[in-house]
Amino acid sequence: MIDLKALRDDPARFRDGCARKGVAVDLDRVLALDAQKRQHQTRAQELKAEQNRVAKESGPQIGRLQGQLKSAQGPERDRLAAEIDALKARPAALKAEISDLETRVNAIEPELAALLLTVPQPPDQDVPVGKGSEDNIEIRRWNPPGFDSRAGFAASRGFNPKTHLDLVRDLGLADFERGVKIGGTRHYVLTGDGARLQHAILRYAHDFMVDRHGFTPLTVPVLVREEMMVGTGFFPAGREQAYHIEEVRRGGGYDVFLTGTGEVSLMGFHQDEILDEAALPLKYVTVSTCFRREAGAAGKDTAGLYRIHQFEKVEQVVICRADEAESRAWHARMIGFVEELLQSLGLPYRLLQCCTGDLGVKNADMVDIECFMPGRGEPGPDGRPRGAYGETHSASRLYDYQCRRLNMRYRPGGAGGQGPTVVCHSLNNTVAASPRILIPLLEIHQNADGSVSIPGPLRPFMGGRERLG
RNA sequence: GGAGCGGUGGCCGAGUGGUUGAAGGCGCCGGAUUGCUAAUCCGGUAGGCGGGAUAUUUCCUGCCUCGAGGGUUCGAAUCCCUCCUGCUCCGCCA
Repeated sequence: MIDLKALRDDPARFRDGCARKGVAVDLDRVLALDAQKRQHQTRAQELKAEQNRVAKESGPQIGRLQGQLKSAQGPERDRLAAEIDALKARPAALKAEISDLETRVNAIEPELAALLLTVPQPPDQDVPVGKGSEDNIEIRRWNPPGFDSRAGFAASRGFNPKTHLDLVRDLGLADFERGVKIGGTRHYVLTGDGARLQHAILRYAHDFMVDRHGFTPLTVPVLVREEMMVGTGFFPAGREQAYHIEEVRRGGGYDVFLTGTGEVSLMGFHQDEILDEAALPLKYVTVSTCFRREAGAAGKDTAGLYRIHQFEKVEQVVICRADEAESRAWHARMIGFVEELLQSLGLPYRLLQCCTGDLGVKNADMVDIECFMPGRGEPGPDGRPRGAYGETHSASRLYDYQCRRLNMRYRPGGAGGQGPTVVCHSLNNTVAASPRILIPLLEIHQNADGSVSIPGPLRPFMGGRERLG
């Protein structure tokens, strides 16, 4: 959520942000509602102050007179009762007008709040303007020694690659038919070494963040309340992407939603808290099951392990002080962690600077990381896939947009320090998402004999084996 | 699922209708004292939202908030209702 005061001070900045993100939000309506609300609120407050003043005077008097009333008799008693009634009537006269104004404020509030949630965070000025993913800009790419993603797999390795679908079938690593039988479309079952390989990559990625980079591991709920989805910025925009468990319809107190990323619970962990500045930055990592409806993606990436409804993901978040330079530095660092991880696994990748149209409402900046997948992409003249990069990671920089929604603040000047609280900054990035990451892992490390070499870092989690098949 | 007890400021914890937005403690900040440190003493220290002044530093002022929302009342942290939530016991169970 944006800062309403910032919008009042500089509407042009937010209009420009909407334009660059290609989002249509009626900011004039927001400003108008805000102005009306404050006008009514101010008036109501003035009257309320008057009422309080009157009540403060008459309250103790009433108490005193009522005490006298108990022991009074005859005409004295009547006189006291009348005096009490007169005192009681004074603040009551203001009540109707106040309540009328409050009704008006209450009528404005829901629309204002709902609208405010849809106002996007303006993209940073150094984010290239564009409409969608087609306008994203490659920052750099990395290849392991002896591999050239531009030339392609065959040129680099001397044989034609199988796709991950072939490898998975030939090595018995996944069962799609039965997955669909059990869970429906876009479901799968990892079998045998496939299941084991997934555990290996998740465990490696998790330990990598904890042991090498000092992140605190958390296990988190994947079934969360709506407030968490709103607070983290996934709702209302992404409501259609989340599975919705309608507990209220069954007599429960509230509905819950399945999270599409561990980010939701990692960020929600400190919702409504005033954090100790000395504890910042908070660095959390989790491995969680992620659920996505993939609404609107019908017919897209229907085959294989690329786009499915349920997967496992190691996710990293950082919550830091409200400082742009610090935010930017963490963003770079969090991307660096992933580069280090991918390089240790020998997976070619590239970094993409996402353009303004691809950021989503909550991000000021986003960098995607794509791994090279030899079995992906349009077929070449020989009918085989040319190989293509596919998104495996996404690193977001949100400033205070998410933490404002979550009401996560800290007090500058240390614990118990003076001065106003400040909304924290937050960032997040994938560490590894599986089974999607298995696609490049299998395809890149396949051998001419149909086997797949296991990268060194994963071997401890695979019983020490060096290859599959 | 049944029964009971709770939810108060950064933290702990008093408070059952009228100067209580809230005792006390911890923590923290400022000051005093102490030849360092510890200890001691004094003072300060909730958040949100408005309005005004002003050197973008800061000051003044009002309203709201004692889990959330509604109600009773002239007046609610305190009484009533609903919901959320924590703990304990029983039942069931991975």
